[in-house]
Amino acid sequence: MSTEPLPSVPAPSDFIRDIVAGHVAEKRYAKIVTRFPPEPNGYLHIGHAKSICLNFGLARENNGQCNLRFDDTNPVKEDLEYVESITADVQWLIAGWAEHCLAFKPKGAHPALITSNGQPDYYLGPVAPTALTTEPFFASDYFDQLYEYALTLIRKGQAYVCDLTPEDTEKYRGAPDHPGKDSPFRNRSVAENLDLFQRMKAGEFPNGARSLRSKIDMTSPNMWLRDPLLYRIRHVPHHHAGDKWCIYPLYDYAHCLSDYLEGVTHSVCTLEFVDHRALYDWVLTSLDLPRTLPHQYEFAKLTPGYTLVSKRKLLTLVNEKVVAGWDDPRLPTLSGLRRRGIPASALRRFVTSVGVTKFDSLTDIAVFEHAVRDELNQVALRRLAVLQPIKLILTNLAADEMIECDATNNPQSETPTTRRVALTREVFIEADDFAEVPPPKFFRLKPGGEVRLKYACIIKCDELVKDAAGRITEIRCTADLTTRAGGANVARKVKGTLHWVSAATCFDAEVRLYDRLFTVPEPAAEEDFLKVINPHSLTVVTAKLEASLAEANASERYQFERLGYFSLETKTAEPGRLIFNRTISLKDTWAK
RNA sequence: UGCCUGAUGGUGUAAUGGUAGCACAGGCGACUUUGACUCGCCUAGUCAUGGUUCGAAUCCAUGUCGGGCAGCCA
Repeated sequence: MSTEPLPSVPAPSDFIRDIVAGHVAEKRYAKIVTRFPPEPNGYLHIGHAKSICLNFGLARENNGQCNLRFDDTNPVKEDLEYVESITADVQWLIAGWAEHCLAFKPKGAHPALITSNGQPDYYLGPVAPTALTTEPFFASDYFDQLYEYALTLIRKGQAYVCDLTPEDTEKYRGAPDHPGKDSPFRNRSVAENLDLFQRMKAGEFPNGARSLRSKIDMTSPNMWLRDPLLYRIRHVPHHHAGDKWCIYPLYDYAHCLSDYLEGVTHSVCTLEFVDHRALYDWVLTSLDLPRTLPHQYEFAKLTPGYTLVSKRKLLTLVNEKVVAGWDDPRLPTLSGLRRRGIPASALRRFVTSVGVTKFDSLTDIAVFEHAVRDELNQVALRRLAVLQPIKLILTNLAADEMIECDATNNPQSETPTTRRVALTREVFIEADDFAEVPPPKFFRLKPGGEVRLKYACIIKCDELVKDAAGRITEIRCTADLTTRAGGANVARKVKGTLHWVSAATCFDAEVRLYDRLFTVPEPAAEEDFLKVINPHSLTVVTAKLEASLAEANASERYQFERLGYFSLETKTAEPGRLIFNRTISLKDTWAK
């Protein structure tokens, strides 16, 4: 498949790239290191694509690296299924573009204790490029080091074991508009804290009985500085770390340190973490770490119209069987988009085109559709297919006559190639392309009218054959063979050109037509998003396809002329029975 | 009555004290053996009020409106 989009895309520019460029100019870091840190508790979606392209783009444009790291600190919500799908989706999205920046680590590797700037320091060190013996990074691989760091914090008097119940912890925290108050356990001795924390780790206490808390400021106007929890007790096995642990670190504690361990320089996340940045910095600076610290930068996440980007809501759609699974082609999941036939390059172009800012916006889905059409227009093979067939007889052709016509495979190609399509007495055209009583400016086929059958010749509609109910069963026309390519009257112009297939050589195949899943631009703002589902998001038809499509292959993209872009469905197709998914329709300015 | 953060055409995004530009969408037209593509033209914007300045989208003040923050989720 194609890799780089044909026209060279100008290097994107945004406030984060500007910050990094400044750091590069002043040589602040030896190498720019970013990371994409999903929690393996759901499938990646189009919103993640923006983050992936930003993080990998930063690495790519600065000869740096980007780590795929699973933020797997909450085993009760996570699953191996998700680490596998996420890994595959990331690799698909960056293939041919930034795969050389994707850093994996040797399988099973953990950070080792080394000496940095004369101080003991855990550091994962330079990572190997992707190979058979490598794997993504996992925050859970740092649990030992994180535990050691927690001990350090306790010894420095900056963390304590708290016996408050979850409910009381919440009460003591106060609210945004009034301060919290100190936990009665806040001033335990270092020795007692050390003892209790070690016993937490040893499994002596039940879930929720105690927690390890940072000692910051219960009156801070920033809620995240009111002694946030560092560790909680969870007697559950972990999908990656096994059953070694019954205490698990929380995001704010694990994330900054994971960044540090991996040598991340720029930790880019979305706007809801702005308030957490103070905590990110507090953990890192409290530990007196010897190496350069990572910094967090925030941008607005992507919210495309007419769809949903929330793992929780997407999960609901899957569980409620509104869609057929995480990779349903109607979903904005990366696996759904891929199955639908969206090229990764189009996705990259789209997320790049919307920019990176700190403004919460609703992105017009038309921008996405434009990127997809633009990309597909370059690469798609043109084919003839009829979705809603109606029979048309060329009365001046003999029943066994077969006229070979040259059809262009891709007019966008610099050196277009052709294939043969057969014109026969009996053909199918699109039912929409004929109107007995045409609306104004209708330049398709009508009684007495003329159109060109693409790649063939001009035909004239002579008469209609109807059934008892008055429905048209057959359109009878005369073909003017002198208007064929090479004929005396090729140059003759008619207003309309139709796609068609020969009834003698075409074959039937299932075609799945997808439309937007929701009827409103912002389903997430709805009280109940299940009530604004588009009932027509999937239409299945049996189409008539030109013979050459029998050799269609899954890596190719097709344009069924005048209809849209299609690709082969691989997941649910049975051998010998082709199914096509419509990726997207062609733009239609003839709005009825 | 807290803290953080933001506001530029319909949508998204540039302009970093010096001509408000680009893309998408929309409209009109040209071209067309895809009502696609391509091309041309057009519509339409600096949240408000003050201030600083020769000059403000940009700096300052105040206000308005929006988003986020009270998980032992990330």
